[in-house]
Formats: sequence, structure tokens, C-alpha cells
Amino acid sequence: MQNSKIKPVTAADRTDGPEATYVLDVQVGFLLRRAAQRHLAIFFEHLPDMTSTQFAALAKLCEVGRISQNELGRRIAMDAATVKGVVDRLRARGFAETKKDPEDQRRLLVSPTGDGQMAFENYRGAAVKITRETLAPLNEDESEALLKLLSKLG
Amino acid sequence: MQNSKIKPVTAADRTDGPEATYVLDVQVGFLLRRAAQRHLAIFFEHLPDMTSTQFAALAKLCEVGRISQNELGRRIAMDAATVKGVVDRLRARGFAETKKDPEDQRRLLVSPTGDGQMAFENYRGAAVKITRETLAPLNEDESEALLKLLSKLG
DNA sequence: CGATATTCATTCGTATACAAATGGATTTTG
DNA sequence: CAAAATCCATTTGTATACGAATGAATATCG
Repeated sequence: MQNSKIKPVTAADRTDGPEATYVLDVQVGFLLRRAAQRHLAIFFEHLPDMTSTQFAALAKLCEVGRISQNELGRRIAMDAATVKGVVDRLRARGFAETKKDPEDQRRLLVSPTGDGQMAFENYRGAAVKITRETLAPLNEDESEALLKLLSKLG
Repeated sequence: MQNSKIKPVTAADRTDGPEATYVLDVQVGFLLRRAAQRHLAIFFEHLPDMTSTQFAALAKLCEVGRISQNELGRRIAMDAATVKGVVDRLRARGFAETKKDPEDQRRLLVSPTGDGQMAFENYRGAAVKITRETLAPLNEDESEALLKLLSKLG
């Protein structure tokens, strides 16, 4: 039996009226951060050799082959300053290489090395597992729904 | 009319078989990062004075009053190392204060200052707007569903 | 009671993340 | 064509994030 003295949370709690409450644990921003956090933890567990970000960049590089650094950033939703660091680290690991675009002196062309492509192939299975484990609390329909909603939000 | 030569993405594309493809743009991790990113951009637009993280900590502090630094971190899903930096910055802005727990010399008790509470009240409306704008691409039902799914995922 | 385990806060190192500013290269436009 | 606008990469500065290690304080347990 429910205690009738406990005031349930209603739509009114989400307005910005003067006596509105603000429950952090229910805000999209908080929930997004928490979910991303859990995902990263799972990622690290299965693939400690590489960060999620680096893997994303490598995956995109293997998908498109050769691309300018800025364009790569755009495709994987990364700031120019951020993508520079990521590419630097991929390069340091021998997974990517860069050279100036002869057709446009502004551009820095980035491509995956053979090692980078092999690494991607080797890690892809783990990445799939990571995705699966991240979505494990949800059933098939819920997973579909979540991906669709997140896509709309992006 | 659809071009019948374009192979649609099916469930098979999400398996880890030998010739499986890995489409980055459809992975939960990627979508979570993108959604969080957009949320942070909206946050910055409406509330450039404070980061989302700092606001979350302040909100929790105003909710619970006084709490040890580690416990605060636990409640807002923040690493001990991370929460230290956040509390330091809140303190530097005069929004929080700390003192050693006389009952347990290990603990550092954190509480919101008067200024901190006022700031929270002042910013709460903006925070509500931020949440609303983040969810703007979704209708009421979809928003509900997203929050529920994200909660399950956390 | 006393050894062991746990908790707490801090520090260090590394990796995102992004705003803002800069300088060089290319494109647009008047 | 030349000035203005845009694009590209880089740098700087600040703020999360977290693993790992450390030392101090408390709790647990034999």
C-alpha cells in the first residue's frame, strides 16, 4: 500500500513556476551523461587499448579512406581542436598518417595505415560486444526506440 | 520511388560476423555523445556563466544541504577526482563552502552558500528551458520514453 | 585489542571537449 | 582583378573525466 502522504511527481514539477522543484536525477542532461559514462566504462572494460573516441575516428577513417582533418571532425561530430589531438594520437600509434593536400594547401589529409585497418578489423568484434552490453538493460524494441530517439535528438 | 539497388541496412549489419559492416553513426555510444554534445551547446547558450556539471553539483547541494564531497560525487555520478575540481570551482565562485567533518576526520563537508542558493534559484528557470529545448525535437510521448529508456540504461 | 580492510580526499597523468584567437590559403563577390 | 568572406589547421586556456597511486582516518573482524 502506498503512503498517501508522499506527493507523487507530476507534470507540474517540470514547469518553471516560482515553487517548482528541480530534480536533477530526471533531467535529460544528467541522464545522458550517466548513460554515456556507463558506455565508456563498458568500452574500457572490453577495449582498454583504445579510447572510444579514437576508435570512432579510426572507424570513420576505414570507412571513407582519405579525408581532410576538419571534414573528419565534422563526420564524427568532433571539434577541430579535439580531432587534432585524436589524429595526433592515432598517428603516434601508427594507426593513421597525414600529408598536406597538394590541391588545397590548407587541408591536412588523414588516412588509416595498414596497421590501423588491421586494428579496426581486430577490434570491431569487441566494439559490437560493447554496443550490445551497453544496450543489455533494454529489450530489442526498446533498443530500437532509444536509437531512433537519440538520432532525432542529435 | 526507391532505388532497388541501394541495399537497406538490416539487422544483419549489426552482427559481428566476418563480413559485417560497422556503421559508426548508428552506434549507441556515438549517438549518446552527439546528444550530450547538443545538450551542452544549448546549455552554454542559455547559461554561459556556469557549466552543466557545476550546475548539477550546485543543484544537488541545494537539494541535500550538506554532504561529504565523496558522497556528493556518488549522488551526481562523478568521480572523486572530478568532483574535487568542481567543488573547488564552486568554492572559488563563492557558491559553495567546505569544512572538515568533526565526526570523521576523513570527510570534507560541502554546503551551498547563500550566494550559491540564490544563483541556483536564479538559474533554475534557464535550466528548465535548456531541458525543454534539448527535448524540442521530440513530442511529449517521445520525451517521456527517452527519459525512461535512459534511466534504464544508467 | 590489534591487524586488516575499507573509506576518504588528494595528486598525477592522460584524454576528451570546446571557445576564442591566429595566420595562411582559397573562394566569393562586387 | 582585388577586397571581403570563408575555410583550414593550430594554439591557448579552461573544464570535465577517470585510472592509478598515496597517505590519513575509520571500520571491521578475528
